[in-house]
Amino acid sequence: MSTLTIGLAARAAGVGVETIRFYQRRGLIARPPKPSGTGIRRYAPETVQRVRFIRQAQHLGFTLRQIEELLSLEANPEADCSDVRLRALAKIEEVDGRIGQLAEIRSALVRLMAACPGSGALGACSILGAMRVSESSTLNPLARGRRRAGKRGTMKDANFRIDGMHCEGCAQTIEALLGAERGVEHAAVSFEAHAAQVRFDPAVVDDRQIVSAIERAGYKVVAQSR
Amino acid sequence: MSTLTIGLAARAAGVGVETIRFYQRRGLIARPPKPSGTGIRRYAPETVQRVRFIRQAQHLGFTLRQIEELLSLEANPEADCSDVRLRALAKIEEVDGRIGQLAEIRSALVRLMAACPGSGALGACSILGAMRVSESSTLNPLARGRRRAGKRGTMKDANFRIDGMHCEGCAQTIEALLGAERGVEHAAVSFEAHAAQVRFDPAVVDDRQIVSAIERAGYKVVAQSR
DNA sequence: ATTGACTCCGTATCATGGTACGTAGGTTAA
DNA sequence: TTAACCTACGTACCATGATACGGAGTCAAT
Repeated sequence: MSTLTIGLAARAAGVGVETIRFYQRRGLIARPPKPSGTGIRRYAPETVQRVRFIRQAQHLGFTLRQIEELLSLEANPEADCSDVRLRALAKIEEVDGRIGQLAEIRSALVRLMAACPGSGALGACSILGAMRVSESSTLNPLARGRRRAGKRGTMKDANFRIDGMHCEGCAQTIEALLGAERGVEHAAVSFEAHAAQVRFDPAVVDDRQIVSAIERAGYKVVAQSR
Repeated sequence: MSTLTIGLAARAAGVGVETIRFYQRRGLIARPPKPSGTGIRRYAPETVQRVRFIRQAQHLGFTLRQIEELLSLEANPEADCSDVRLRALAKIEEVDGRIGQLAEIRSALVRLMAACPGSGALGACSILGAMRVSESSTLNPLARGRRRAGKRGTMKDANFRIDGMHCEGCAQTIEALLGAERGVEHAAVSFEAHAAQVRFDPAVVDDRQIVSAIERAGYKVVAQSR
């Protein structure tokens, strides 16, 4: 017969017995009947499909609550493919939001690492320093203490074409890195243009050092001009 | 005197009283003494700094457990700035990993949405279909049922330069989208090259439709060649 | 002296997705 | 028949970062 005990069903679906029970308690899968007098439930093969469905949907980032909705959509003869599409779209937006948050965190961390001396006393560590903020946070240690640029007129401008930027966050990262370089007065990095505009004091820093600062961060300078 | 009750300290740090107590239980902040016979604890202003430090570190993605480590580093006279750097680097890698996972989820969802008819019966919905996988998952509904290309020799190749790709995931997304277009035999999208190579049947689909498929997904075709 | 605001402390609760344990009963092969 | 293994079910527990509750004590002002 093709009905399964819970242990067999669990093995077939690639989950633990407890997981199936948990899904039953959550109402994600039905509790099948115990045939005639016996105390042991018999699971139809569709249950295995259902569990697999749940797992797949989880891989796509849906929560169990949302999967419950998807499953009831599936069972609803009135439901339309656009209902599913809508949920997928919402999930994409949710994922985008979370990626955006993480990108912000990432770029703040990179900015702090760039400003960190890398060794020596903790009192000077810009990473800890940023967390020690006294009042409202800027989380940007570069904003202050960098008014030591250089006499106007001796400045040089250069444009660097950069490959390897993934998103706006990468551009911000590089901008902060360059801004923290000695001798750099101003840096503007455009993700759209795949390029950086840098104004620096050639007496303090040269193009090669700027290129190397960019490449140290994992990006590639493919051209330079102006 | 500049010692605070828990309520004042909490207000100064911008958190709830319960949060301070919670941090005490977790050992993140010390339980200050109750002065001489009284039953009410007095908090030094440093406590407020410490709570703020914890919140800042949380904004940077550190867990309370990790913040505990950072705080004990801070208190350790042997500790070096490089210890902090190391932790920041590890956190960046952790964040990158999570972003990577989310990018995969995102690109799978986009791929499914692209293949979805968008309306009509649920049985035909590729999104639900992908979750209904019977055996080991590929999560790629495009892989099957697309061997209906066209007689060799009538095919045309074209190269599209694309702006707006954020990362490798974007490239995969576009590749899948194009592969799902009627008349497209093969599509290879390079994130590095900011370009797509497409082989298609000009009797079934034309360049404009391909451009429009790319732009529907939110990318910009800036040039076309070959 | 009493009211009201605050504090102390332990414990419970929330969401998330399970895992683990204990007790009781069912099934199967030696 | 009896050991060994399965099943059913309820409940407790894991991490995570808080928040909430309840009873008792403290403190200043009225």
